[in-house]
Amino acid sequence: MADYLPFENFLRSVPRTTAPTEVVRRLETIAKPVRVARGASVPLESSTDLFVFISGGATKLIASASGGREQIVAFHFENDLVSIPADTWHSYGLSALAETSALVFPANEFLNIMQSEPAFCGILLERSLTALHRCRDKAVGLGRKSAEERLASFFVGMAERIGLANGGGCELDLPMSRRDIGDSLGLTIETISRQFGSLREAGLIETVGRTRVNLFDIPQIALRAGHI
Amino acid sequence: MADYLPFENFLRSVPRTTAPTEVVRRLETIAKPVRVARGASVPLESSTDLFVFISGGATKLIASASGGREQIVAFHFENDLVSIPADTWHSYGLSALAETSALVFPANEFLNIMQSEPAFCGILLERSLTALHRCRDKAVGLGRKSAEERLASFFVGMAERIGLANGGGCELDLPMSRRDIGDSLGLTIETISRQFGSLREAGLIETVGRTRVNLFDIPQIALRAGHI
DNA sequence: CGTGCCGTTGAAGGTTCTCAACCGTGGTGG
DNA sequence: CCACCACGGTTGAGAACCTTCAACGGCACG
Repeated sequence: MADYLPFENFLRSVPRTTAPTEVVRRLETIAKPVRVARGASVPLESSTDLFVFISGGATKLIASASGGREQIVAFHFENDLVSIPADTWHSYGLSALAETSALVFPANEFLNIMQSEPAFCGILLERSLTALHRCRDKAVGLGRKSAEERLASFFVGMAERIGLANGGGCELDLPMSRRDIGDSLGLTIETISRQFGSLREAGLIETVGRTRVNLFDIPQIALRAGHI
Repeated sequence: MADYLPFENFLRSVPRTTAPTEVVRRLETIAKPVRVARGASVPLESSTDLFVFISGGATKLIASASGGREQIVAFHFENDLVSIPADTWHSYGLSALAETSALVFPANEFLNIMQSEPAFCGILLERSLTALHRCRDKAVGLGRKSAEERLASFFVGMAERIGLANGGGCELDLPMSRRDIGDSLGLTIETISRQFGSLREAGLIETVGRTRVNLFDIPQIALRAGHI
């Protein structure tokens, strides 16, 4: 995580366009930089909507239901922007999978400022829609797919986002534990482990240590993901 | 469905603010009005991203996975704006639950025009974020909740959106079939039926005919929904 | 080198699915 | 107006998939 200037990073990645210094200054005023250790939670005031820019590292967005059940709603990596609503039906939290640096914005002020620059607003919209479409695909998986299909989908998605292409395959260095994967796919850690084994036996993946996964044939894995 | 001027309706409901006539004219140019019978699908060109404004009626947004499995990703009612991505992992379709009139916009041009008015853009953003947060809550339900909790959540959500408050309870006139509810909650129609029965026996709901559901005690139902 | 957490593997149990038959409602045609 | 038909919904029994509970293994850290 070579990241010592989160706000610079934010400007480079989110607005992606030059803006009046006045707007930039106002954004900087409301940005609260935080640095979170692996396993710790990004400090959020849960009574108000927030935006969090992930400047470096990796995070999981967790929703808590009753009975201590946790569902990971999304993973977010470097340069992602996360929208976090105030608690309603479920309570949301953002946890670091690795040492993470981030900027926390109050949603109201953030949106007001961003809206004053049309280009900013458009980019924000684009990112929100991407998040929405990802969330829908996740919903399809959670609602209608078998354990094997869910894990295969997970691999394909992660390959797109944080994979290092390698011929027809891909090398993945997963920052999340098996439990996290389970909490994301709506499965238990044991089921995840068994499906890892099943894909390994099928010769589609190889695991090295706890974090490294080599995907040998992404099209073949996508075939097992139950996509159209 | 008292709706004979979809575009007027759109202007009243989405931008919610006066705009230069030039912008309005450009929007009208790209809006394709459609009228869809109950059970039919809104005609979409699946090769490009779209926005659909529901001027009147009720719809389900369906995602198809392999093997003919369908997951309803969201229900949309009067004055809702739906974002529909081009087919990627899953193929999306929008079906009418009742006679529906709608406006179909190509996403690219729609976003370009909307971005030229900061106020429009802000409202669009707000709606996208609402959709995202709803989708996340749905994901929690699909990933981590029992059949009873899912149906209770469904009732609470529908009560908020299309219910007629009635003392501590609410009258619901559901436009969707048991199959639709099942496809939305990731359950089979038989399980839905059994959970209806279970809530009925518990004295929390009453069903009249096929579509009317009376919720007697929403707080009590919310308690069974597994919310925090 | 020891310890603790994470991951793996096995067996038993539960919730939901599948398959099947039945019922009731609403709509249609005689 | 009534009878019939078709569809949507209900109910029951058995099977499947995943979970739960439990024990073991192994890598990474102190």
